[in-house]
Amino acid sequence: MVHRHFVRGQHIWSEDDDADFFAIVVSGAIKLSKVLADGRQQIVGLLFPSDCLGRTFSEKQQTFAEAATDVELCCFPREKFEQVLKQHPEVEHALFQKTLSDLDGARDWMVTLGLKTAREKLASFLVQMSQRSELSKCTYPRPLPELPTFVLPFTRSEIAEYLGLTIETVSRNFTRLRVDNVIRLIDGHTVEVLDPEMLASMAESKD
Amino acid sequence: MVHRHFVRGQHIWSEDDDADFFAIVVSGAIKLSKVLADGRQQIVGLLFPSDCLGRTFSEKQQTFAEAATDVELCCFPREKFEQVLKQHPEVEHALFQKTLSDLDGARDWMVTLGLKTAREKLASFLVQMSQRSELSKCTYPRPLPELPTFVLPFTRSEIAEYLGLTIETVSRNFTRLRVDNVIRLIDGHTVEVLDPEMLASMAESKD
DNA sequence: CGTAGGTTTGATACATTTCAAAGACTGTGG
DNA sequence: CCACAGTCTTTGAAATGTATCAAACCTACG
Repeated sequence: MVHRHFVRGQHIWSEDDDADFFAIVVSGAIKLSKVLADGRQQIVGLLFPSDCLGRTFSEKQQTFAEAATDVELCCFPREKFEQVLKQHPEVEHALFQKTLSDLDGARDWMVTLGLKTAREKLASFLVQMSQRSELSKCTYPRPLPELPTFVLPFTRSEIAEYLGLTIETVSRNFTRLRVDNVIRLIDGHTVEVLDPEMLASMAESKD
Repeated sequence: MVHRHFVRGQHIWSEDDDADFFAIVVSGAIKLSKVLADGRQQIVGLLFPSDCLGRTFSEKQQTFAEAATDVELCCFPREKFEQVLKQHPEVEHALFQKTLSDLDGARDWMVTLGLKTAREKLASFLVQMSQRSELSKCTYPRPLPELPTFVLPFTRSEIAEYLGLTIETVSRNFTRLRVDNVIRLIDGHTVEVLDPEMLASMAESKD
């Protein structure tokens, strides 16, 4: 078990690398993506601290993993980790449960990709990121007096790849949310949610 | 362990039912979908014979399951099945592997939903269905002399819900594939693939 | 034979993409 | 500390693909 660092933009592994480790994210954010032959790219998952990276019992990783920020990982050699899973079914059980919730997350995101408008997609993304950031703040689950504020560790281009949109459309919809006083951009990557209820309702409704 | 039948269109369970069984599909096809408050619906998975239905270790099912054709299931009471999993880690291991491949499938479909055009989406769907049907024919994996032919057990409306399109767009693209001599529609639901290579390339390329 | 559900086709509207350019931010070297 | 280059972001105008609205056409079934 060893700590490893990756800098922003660094490839952690590509689709057919046989990555020889399994890791837990300690800090930073990682993009999981798939690339089509003509270069179009879709981000299929985002990993944050406490998330797991790597496919056990398979040489191929199926996805391309890249550090979206500087990243710190806690890595286990894959074969060792698989032995642990075999010897401790309760660990494999826990990993199985985590995979099931990943599957739920993927299916929820399919809904967003398949039938939501650009504004709904961006709102859904911001809600998701806001929830993530609240979690990581380790406060009591009761609402704080302050408005939710968080840093997006992604460029407009990465957000676009996640939402299945172009960067222009993402930018235009940031502007719309801003002029409608739903969010405030402290800087391009720091978002303050002025109206959380409105944002949440925009994530699921066309009008 | 008991066999159960469902007729086409019958609800197997809805999102917050606490379904008390885990099942293996024996025959037929099942749609897993999610519904938004305003009625928009996205199909997030299709189940065919040998696929598993049901969420272990959770009361909630997270998705809405409906029989797309008449369906025959082999059902296990959920609690009994969970006991089996606890006592036989190798069974849970196998289920875990299946869940991992479901997750891969979901991520592949996210690519289709997120960045493909309508024609690419339909071509991807037909390729997927063609592969499924070849599998179920239990022939040697070598190509048969005949052209791949299969029955789509879905309406245009269901295909549209799966692809994140409208039924009109699905229909227009069926027509395009037909006039381009890539497929032949024997009847509205039986497809003969005249040019499998062209279909496969259309699934991943805009032109 | 007639009806109902599903499918195809057509015309128009609209959202998002594409193409293009201006503006802002970040980091580097003078 | 400022100037500059490079990258990222925003904004604008036009093009395009898909959705929407509407009607005709099948097909299966009673």
